[in-house]
Amino acid sequence: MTGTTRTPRERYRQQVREEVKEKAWQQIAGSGASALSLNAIAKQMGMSGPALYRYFANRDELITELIRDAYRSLADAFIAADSGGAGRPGLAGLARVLRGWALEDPHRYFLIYGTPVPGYHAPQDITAISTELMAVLLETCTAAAGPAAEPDPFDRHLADHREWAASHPDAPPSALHLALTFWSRLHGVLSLELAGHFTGMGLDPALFYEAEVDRIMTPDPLTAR
Amino acid sequence: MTGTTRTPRERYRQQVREEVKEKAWQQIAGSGASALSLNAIAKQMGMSGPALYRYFANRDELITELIRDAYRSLADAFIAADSGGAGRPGLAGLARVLRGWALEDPHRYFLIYGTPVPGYHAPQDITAISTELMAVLLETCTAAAGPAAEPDPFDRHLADHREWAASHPDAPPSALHLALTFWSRLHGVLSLELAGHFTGMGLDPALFYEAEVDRIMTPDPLTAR
DNA sequence: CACTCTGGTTATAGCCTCTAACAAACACAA
DNA sequence: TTGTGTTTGTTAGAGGCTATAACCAGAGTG
Repeated sequence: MTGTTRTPRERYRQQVREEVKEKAWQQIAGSGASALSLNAIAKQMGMSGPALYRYFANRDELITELIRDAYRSLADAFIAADSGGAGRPGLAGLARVLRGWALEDPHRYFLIYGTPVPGYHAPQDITAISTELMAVLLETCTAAAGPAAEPDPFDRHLADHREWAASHPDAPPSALHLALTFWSRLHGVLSLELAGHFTGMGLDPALFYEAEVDRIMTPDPLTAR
Repeated sequence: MTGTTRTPRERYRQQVREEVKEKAWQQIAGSGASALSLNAIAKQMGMSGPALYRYFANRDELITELIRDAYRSLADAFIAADSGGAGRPGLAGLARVLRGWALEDPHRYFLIYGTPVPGYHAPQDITAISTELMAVLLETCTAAAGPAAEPDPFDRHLADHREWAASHPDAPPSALHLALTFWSRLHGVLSLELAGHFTGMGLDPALFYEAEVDRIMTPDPLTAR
């Protein structure tokens, strides 16, 4: 509807770019992003080396594009869950979406949340997607966070440091805190799981993930320890 | 005392290996592990390319060595904290040690906990170090975990899946759960912080870290939400 | 002293990224 | 239809990397 390519040349160009990215994802799945080779992709597509530089200025541009697509895909998954027919998903729903998305393609997850490349700075339009993502999370968190109990010290810090939550100027600090907690705790479990740090330990990461989700939403009543 | 090199040849060999690793760390700090170049290191040391292959069979062996050293260093930090003169450090102490160690050299942290290299499997002696680490954590967690409250579902799972906690056969499931929680939650915050995902958000990662530490040790009483 | 083992050297193969120079094909207007 | 500029492909090549091979000098050792 929007970006429908005008000229057939543009059209073809887009097709090739897409095919390149497709092969790129395959390569990444096989040998990781650092081993991605424009040359190999070109050969795979039956064209010779430098041809690809007509489509991507350099390796970095391709990778940036992949990162953008990855972010976009995650954001879309969140948005779809949020505005899907079946009522609001709630934090548990978002958590499920997040894990599903991550397991679907771990390398894609690490492209976003893995080891940063020194010197790399995401272009502005990518960070925009990530704030889009955060907006959905904040929306859900303001709905989930009950009317303020007495704020803990970090809540008080957040009350004064909420630039990142500009999309929800009325969300209480406890909601911001909840969003950060959701993000960091689930990332903690997921990234350890996907990196294989649980393999051989004999525990079921899915259950651990669920346990964390439960405790994000309803912190233990004082019974425990 | 132990590994004191016998022959002066061995001695020299070790010196060179150490110098190589040193330059390697510098390179990693500058351009990340994936950009590490044996060639460049060799030149930096005034010798020509292939010479280094007398000391390391290949790039992978060097990196493995760096990973080993990284693990060793973290484990030693934990052990030192645990058996240091000033009484047991407790979970908060370990958390402080962990963060200090991570900030000291983020690339070293990511060498252990960052994006995994597809196909790479850590040799057995490295995983041994990581269980050493886990042992210190478990020790502290059994001391910290109060006598069992009623176990949550994941506790029950852990009761049957505790191979990884072989060092502490008598630790209650709640202690194992606590250890996992410590590990994954703090990794969550740290890895987001070190990867720069908090930059520009305007919040203080150190405070968030502290907040998480607090909630690991004393989950919110039912007041909150 | 001779002999071996070690640590260095150059040469080379085979990857890679990326630039330059050139050729064919296409789009389109006169 | 013919001419012209743009796009997309080609090969050649510079310069980087890993890694192997072949060779040579010096250190230890019988």
